[in-house]
Amino acid sequence: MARDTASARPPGRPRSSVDAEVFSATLRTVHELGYTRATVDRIAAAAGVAKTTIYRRWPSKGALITACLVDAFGPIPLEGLDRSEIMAAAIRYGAAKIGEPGVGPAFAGVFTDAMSDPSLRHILSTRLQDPYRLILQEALNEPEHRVLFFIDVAMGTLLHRMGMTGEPMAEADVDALVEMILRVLD
Amino acid sequence: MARDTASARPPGRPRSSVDAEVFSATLRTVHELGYTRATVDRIAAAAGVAKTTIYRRWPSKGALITACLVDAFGPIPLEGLDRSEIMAAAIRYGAAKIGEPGVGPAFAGVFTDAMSDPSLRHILSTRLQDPYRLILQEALNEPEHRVLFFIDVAMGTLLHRMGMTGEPMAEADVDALVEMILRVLD
DNA sequence: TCGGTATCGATACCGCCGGTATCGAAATAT
DNA sequence: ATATTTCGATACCGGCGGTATCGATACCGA
Repeated sequence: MARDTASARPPGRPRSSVDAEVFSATLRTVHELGYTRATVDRIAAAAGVAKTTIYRRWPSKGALITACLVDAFGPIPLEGLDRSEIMAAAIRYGAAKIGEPGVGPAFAGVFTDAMSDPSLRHILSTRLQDPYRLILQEALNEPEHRVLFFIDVAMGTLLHRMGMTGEPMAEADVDALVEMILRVLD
Repeated sequence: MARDTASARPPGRPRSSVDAEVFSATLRTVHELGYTRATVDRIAAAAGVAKTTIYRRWPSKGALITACLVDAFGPIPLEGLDRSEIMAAAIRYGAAKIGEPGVGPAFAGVFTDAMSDPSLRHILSTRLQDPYRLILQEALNEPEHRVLFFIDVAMGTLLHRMGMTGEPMAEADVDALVEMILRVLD
């Protein structure tokens, strides 16, 4: 048979498993200092890792933050829910994640960079948004453009509130957001 | 009577009226290069002005961009409209402004900086958001927290779309946004 | 046991950016 | 003419994203 080139471990010293440490240090640093002052040097120091190690794994600060967000959000638990419950759970899940320390500023920061950096925008769109878009398309049996609209409304609203007030949206307003979107969904 | 200290012209060389030139150059530069690469040096050069002149009038890059946005948005025309029309006109006005060259990236950029800079957040909230909030509170006869919620939804959605796609929201989706909010308003 | 290979931390470096300081020239009021 | 203030120009500082280099280290295969 042909050799299994994909699973063959490459030669040389293997990478140490510090991704989780780096992600944790990234959110911690962004939470404490904000996106701009969370420099790669500081993140590396907080993770107990050299800056070169970070740049060996992620091509830019924006890509690092995006990967960190993908790791932070993770999969949505949506088992055994009907249409309305799925939508409501997804929105509340997003609200809770954005409220976690550092996630909001990290999101907004990578967002700004993406607005004038097509390559970063591509990473952000495909790595972070698309997985949720596809899951919701399937779970809700809705066309792509409608799911994209719902994501814009939910995430945009939550991020705008955090940008203006510096704090995550209060529960009562999240309830209103859920109710508003559910009224359009059905 | 007490002298009119406010209207008395101060001594010395008066300021040259270059604010409009600076604002125009700011949006032009942000549109061409994005928020991060739109440096104060480049903006000053594009406006035909020295960098020191800019820092004499605005305390930071974020404050400059915010002032530029306040100037770009300006007053909403809302005369002779009923409740639903006022809300719809305000949303479409925001969508149109965010679609103008440079406005979207400038907004997102100052947004990111504001998320971890309380003083800039205060400027952004009071100078840009509050005027519209007050006008809408009066025109719609709605409490503050509801108007703030509507602003979060409308502006957040429009900005999120632009951040993910790099382009302003299409007209059909703006229609859907208006319809969704109107359904909650009444 | 011994090369080959790739990652590791440490360090130095580059270009650029936000912001400040300084200076002589120019513009106003008195 | 003098006082006052802004103007453009220039130089400067600290810090940041990103790159290059280097010896040390960890794994693999022979």
